[in-house]
Amino acid sequence: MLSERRLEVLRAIVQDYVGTEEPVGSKALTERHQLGVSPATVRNDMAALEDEGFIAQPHTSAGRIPTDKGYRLFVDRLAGVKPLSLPERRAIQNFLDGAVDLDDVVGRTVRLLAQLTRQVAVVQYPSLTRSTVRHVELLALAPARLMLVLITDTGRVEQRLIDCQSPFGETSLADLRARLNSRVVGRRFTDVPQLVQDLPESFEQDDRGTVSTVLSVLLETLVEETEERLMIGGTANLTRFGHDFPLTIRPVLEALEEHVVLLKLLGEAKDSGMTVRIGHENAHEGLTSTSVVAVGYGSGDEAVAKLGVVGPTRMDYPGTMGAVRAVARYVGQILAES
Amino acid sequence: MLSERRLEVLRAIVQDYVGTEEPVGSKALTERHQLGVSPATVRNDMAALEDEGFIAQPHTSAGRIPTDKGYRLFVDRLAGVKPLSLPERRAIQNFLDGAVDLDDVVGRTVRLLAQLTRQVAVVQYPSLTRSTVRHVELLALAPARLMLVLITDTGRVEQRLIDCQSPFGETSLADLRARLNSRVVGRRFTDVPQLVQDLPESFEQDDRGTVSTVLSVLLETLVEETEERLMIGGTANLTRFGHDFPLTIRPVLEALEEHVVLLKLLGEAKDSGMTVRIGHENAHEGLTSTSVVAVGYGSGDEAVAKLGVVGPTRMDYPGTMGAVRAVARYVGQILAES
DNA sequence: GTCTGGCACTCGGCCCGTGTGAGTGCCAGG
DNA sequence: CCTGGCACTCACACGGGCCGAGTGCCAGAC
Repeated sequence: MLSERRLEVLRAIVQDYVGTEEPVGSKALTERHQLGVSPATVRNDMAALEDEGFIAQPHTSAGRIPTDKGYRLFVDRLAGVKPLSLPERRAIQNFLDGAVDLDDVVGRTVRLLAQLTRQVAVVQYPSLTRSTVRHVELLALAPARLMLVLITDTGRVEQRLIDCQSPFGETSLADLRARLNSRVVGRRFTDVPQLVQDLPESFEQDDRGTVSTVLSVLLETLVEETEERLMIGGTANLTRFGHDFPLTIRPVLEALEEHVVLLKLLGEAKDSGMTVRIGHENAHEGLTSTSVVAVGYGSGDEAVAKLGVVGPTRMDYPGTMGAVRAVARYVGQILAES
Repeated sequence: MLSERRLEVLRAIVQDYVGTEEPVGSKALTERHQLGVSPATVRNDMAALEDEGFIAQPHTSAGRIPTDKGYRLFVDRLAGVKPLSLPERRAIQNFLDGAVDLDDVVGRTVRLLAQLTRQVAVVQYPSLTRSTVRHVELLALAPARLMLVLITDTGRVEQRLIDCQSPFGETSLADLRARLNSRVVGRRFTDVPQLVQDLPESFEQDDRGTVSTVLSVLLETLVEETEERLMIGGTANLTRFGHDFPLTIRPVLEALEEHVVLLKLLGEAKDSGMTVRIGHENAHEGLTSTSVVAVGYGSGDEAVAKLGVVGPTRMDYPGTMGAVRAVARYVGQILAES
């Protein structure tokens, strides 16, 4: 195993490299950190760290830079989460408190996160699967045309058009609306299917077809629309990425446009606690030179969605993690209040 | 005035520069275009064009590149709109036909436009001001808490929570819902205020307060939510921008994130016909080295929103304009059908 | 008058050789 | 096990020289 000092050297290398963006050498290291040993000793340690694959040289006889594996060790064992300062937390709360609806909450969150971390922020809309039903509304737009509106406890609204085979009377409609609501309001989406299963039976023969159609559309909405939406922001921060621009940034921008990819990425993050994926740990090809810091957030104790940032592997992990965690907490609070 | 040949020279310069991204000289011009004159003559013409401010040299004794004014002339007098090929139009229609709802239409449009033009696409959601009301729904979430849902003919849904001073009975609610709908369904947003003006009077004294509240929220929604949304895509195409990357691309990315800026930009475009803003004609600072091609689209003969692309001033104007116009037409058709 | 070929001039970009400095590995001695 | 010393290696910056595309101008042809 690596000695305590060697870990200390690795930590110093990561910190310096994150700050300067330049390969760090043994001499500079001893000057900037009180390691209590000479450059020569550090060199030996560096050689050992390189053998283990934690650091690498861009070219012979230049300084060292951390590898993905090095960052991994740094995040896991050498760094904590840096809490935000009081003013920062105040600012977060103030900013988020001004939100008027769900879109606004998500929009503000994304901007906030981008600004705090100076990186690309990704915020997933609260997922439908884990939310509960606040209200289901059925409207007759035409004799044989209905609109289904689903309202969730997170404030999201989904609507669907339904073409019925046969006209559906106003009384039947009111009836269905009432029964549907009495059964599903306040229930979780996942419980809905079995709760409405037997509904058609209680209707007149003529109406059963339409009722079934409505129910299947409702269930479809619940399931299909689990396909979640997300918002991204702070792409301008990509310009701080590196020097070899076009090649680095292009695949990242492409990946960011593929919301499916991002959703998968967030989906892979742990439900609780923070997940940090570094460089090649990200499955997606365009993101192998980026790191993703993600965390779940929710109105209660359970996470309803995730948010995070995407940045260069060379990022300030403690600071980023602190910001991500803090923002997630406050967003959770805001959602709980509304 | 400039002679016919000089205009021809300008056209050739623009075309070559757009193709090669490199300053174009007199010799190369005569080789690539049948101008029927010698390089020396072209040089004289170029000198004249430069005097008039249509072209410029990046540095002494390099080729010429068009100025904003040069592009302006090119767009206004020298270039037409290049129609898309039949396969291209087919592809557009097929791609857009698969859309399932408004979000999907806008999403597909933005991707399509980005792909066709290989630039950044911007699509504004159909505006509320010009649409008509398809349905207004009122739900009682709690005795003194209502939800107002507004559905437009473009498929958009807006919801608002309303806290009432006093409880509002189910019958009054149904009454209000019915009267509201009979008055405003199918009407334009702008007409709604005067149509509902006298509604409170026809209600019991007790309910008037609540009715007024509901109406004011409705009107607020109509007016305030004129603040339009938009979707952008194809930002990865920014990497094809130029060589002096970070400096050019950063302000553009920032501007693109400011949806307000983009909405203003689109708002400045003419309602009918295509608008091309070149370089410094764009008020926003970050976009002075870009051109914006925008056009209105709509389900009927009138435009309900706008779409367009943002790209480097050095862009293929005829092709871009052709793509933008074609996409706008097909989106209009799709919206009219649904 | 207009176009053309010729000519001298300019200047950015490329190639190349050199010098410098940061960094390395290794080794002998404390 | 740590340290100072030493020889070695490269990336990179600097400067000079060459090249070539491009220009402006001018005298002569049509």
